[in-house]
Amino acid sequence: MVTLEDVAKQAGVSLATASRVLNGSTRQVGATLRARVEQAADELGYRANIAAQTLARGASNVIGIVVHDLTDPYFAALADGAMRAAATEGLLVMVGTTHRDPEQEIAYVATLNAQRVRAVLLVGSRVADHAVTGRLRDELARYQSGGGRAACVGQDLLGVDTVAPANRAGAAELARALAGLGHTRFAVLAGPPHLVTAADRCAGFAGALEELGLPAPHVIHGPFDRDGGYAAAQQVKDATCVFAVNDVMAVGALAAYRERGVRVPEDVSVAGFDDIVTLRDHVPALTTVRLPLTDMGARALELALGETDEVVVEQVAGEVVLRESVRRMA
Amino acid sequence: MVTLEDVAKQAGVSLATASRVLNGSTRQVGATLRARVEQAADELGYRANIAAQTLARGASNVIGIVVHDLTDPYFAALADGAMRAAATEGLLVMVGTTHRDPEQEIAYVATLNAQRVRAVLLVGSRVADHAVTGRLRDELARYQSGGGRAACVGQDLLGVDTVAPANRAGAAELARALAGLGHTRFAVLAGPPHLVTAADRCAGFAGALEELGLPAPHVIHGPFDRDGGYAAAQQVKDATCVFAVNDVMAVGALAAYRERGVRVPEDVSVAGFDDIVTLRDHVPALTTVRLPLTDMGARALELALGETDEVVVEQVAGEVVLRESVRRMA
DNA sequence: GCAGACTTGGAAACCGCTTTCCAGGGAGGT
DNA sequence: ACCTCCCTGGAAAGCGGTTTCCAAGTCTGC
Repeated sequence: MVTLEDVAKQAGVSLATASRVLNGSTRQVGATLRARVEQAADELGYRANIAAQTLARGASNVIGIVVHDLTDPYFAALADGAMRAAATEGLLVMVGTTHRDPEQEIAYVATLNAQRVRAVLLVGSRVADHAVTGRLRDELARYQSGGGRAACVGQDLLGVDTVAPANRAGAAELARALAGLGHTRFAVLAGPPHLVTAADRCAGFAGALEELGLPAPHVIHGPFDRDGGYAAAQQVKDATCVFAVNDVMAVGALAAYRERGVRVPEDVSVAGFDDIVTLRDHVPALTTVRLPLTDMGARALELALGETDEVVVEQVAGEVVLRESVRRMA
Repeated sequence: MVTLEDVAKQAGVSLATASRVLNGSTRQVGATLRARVEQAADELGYRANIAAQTLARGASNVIGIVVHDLTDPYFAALADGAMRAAATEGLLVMVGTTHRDPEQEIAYVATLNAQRVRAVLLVGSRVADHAVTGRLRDELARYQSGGGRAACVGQDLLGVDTVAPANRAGAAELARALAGLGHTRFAVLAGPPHLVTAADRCAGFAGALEELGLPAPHVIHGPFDRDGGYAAAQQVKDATCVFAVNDVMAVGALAAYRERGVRVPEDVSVAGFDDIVTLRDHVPALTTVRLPLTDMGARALELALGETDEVVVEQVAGEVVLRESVRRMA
């Protein structure tokens, strides 16, 4: 490997001068030497050793993003937003996927801390497990006490800057919209009870129904993914409208209905949550609550990088989007 | 930040001993001292500085993956496969997205080289630009000459280990299958001419038709994404079967037809390529050529990490999957 | 023409950790 | 009891940069 010393030697200058020329410094270097160094670096094919730079500078230009599952378009969109924002800041991105294992999440924070990354983004729902959340908080606190910055997309449970989708409010608004179409008997494909995002959406939905004086929905728990929606839909009985707490579950539910010959929306209405872009061509088009995922990811990075020391929590409103997967009741 | 020296001091041992205890060494440390060090590290909340480790060890435990677009499920699946494989090896992953800019790709290789990552994975189609490919090769060669390992998913154009989907063969087989259903007038939504993947699929398809003695397809170029498929589909005239060179384009085409009231497959048959998992619930179900994307990603990482110095090129066969988006001609 | 303010280049300390090389001590063999 | 040999712990030399501190040279203004 070519080192800076090789370059300096070849250019006939000191290490210091070579460093100043090549790796951005406030100090000026004369045109002659500057040219000599640049030419030497070019001839030798010099690439700075970032590990060494990080060590010497005490700060890296890498950020870490931790998501549950990259193949889930929800996380892909969020991660993409954050990565675009990172790119404009000249930051590199390390991505970790936990596959929904909270222990993995904690482990990643520790690892990213060890990497001395500039910022850590925790993307995805918190879990309702006090112990595990506590340990994650501890790990984050340790990271932050060493100068690290952190932000979260999800719930404000970690004591760090947070971009919090208005899950309750969005679901409530969706419930009112669906009730406004004349539906009265609802089912909720509620996902796992311990996932705060799922629980919030379920609660917001049920709460709004109660306020409207409508019967409580039939709540069915299950995994938070496509297959979870598929399975849960099988258990729905006697509802005219089914709310899946996220879009991919809704797609699973639609698949289940299609297979059973149940027509959507004629026989049953289905709604989701998130408004996943890659699902926009789904048939029937999915009624959902739109979240600006890309922006949220970018915003989370901004918050993490922000100078302010106080913890910022930003609510992000969802927008109900009625599409053909729901129908107006006669 | 707590350093190893702090830990050593607190434990009353030397730096060397602390290092041996905490950061995996071949050397044994006595039980007493070991316990003292571990306790000190725990009390202080020590996290090794990986930049320093990387520098001292001369090798990092990070790999880099460069993809075009993470929100495209094709890349997400590939990246996911690679990341799972990396996780089992205890490697961290840096992900870069080029948004289809070849210059970005080159820049990433340079950056990842600077990071001294263990391996670089270049995921995605090569471009038919000799100059740009040459510069990428140079950059890769420089990286490899410094001990870096690299692999590519796509075409064997870079002189590194490659996982090469059998685009031509797969498209040809698809063409034969569709011809077998009685189709004779074809259109190809061919993507951009300079994208080798797109061009290969198009050529394979057209070649098979020619061998069968069928008329050449109507080839329409355009972007390689959903909107490209949507736009290209508008220009198709007088074909009973449309082959979009990837699934997301096919979905765009389906959307275009749906809007125009053209029924698929009754009025026109549509096929794609890749068999994107998240599209499995699409209506109508998409006829396509299945590629084992997750495995391919994992395999690419294996190849990159493999000890062998000779360049390995692995062909991956695609499997034609006929689904409801195509029909048999009367 | 000269003091003082700037500018530019270099020497060397330092960032935090790994690892080689030594030294001391205990175990085993005779 | 004595001598290897092996094992364990510590000192110190890097790893490849950055940056502080000096020294020398260049300008400027009077």
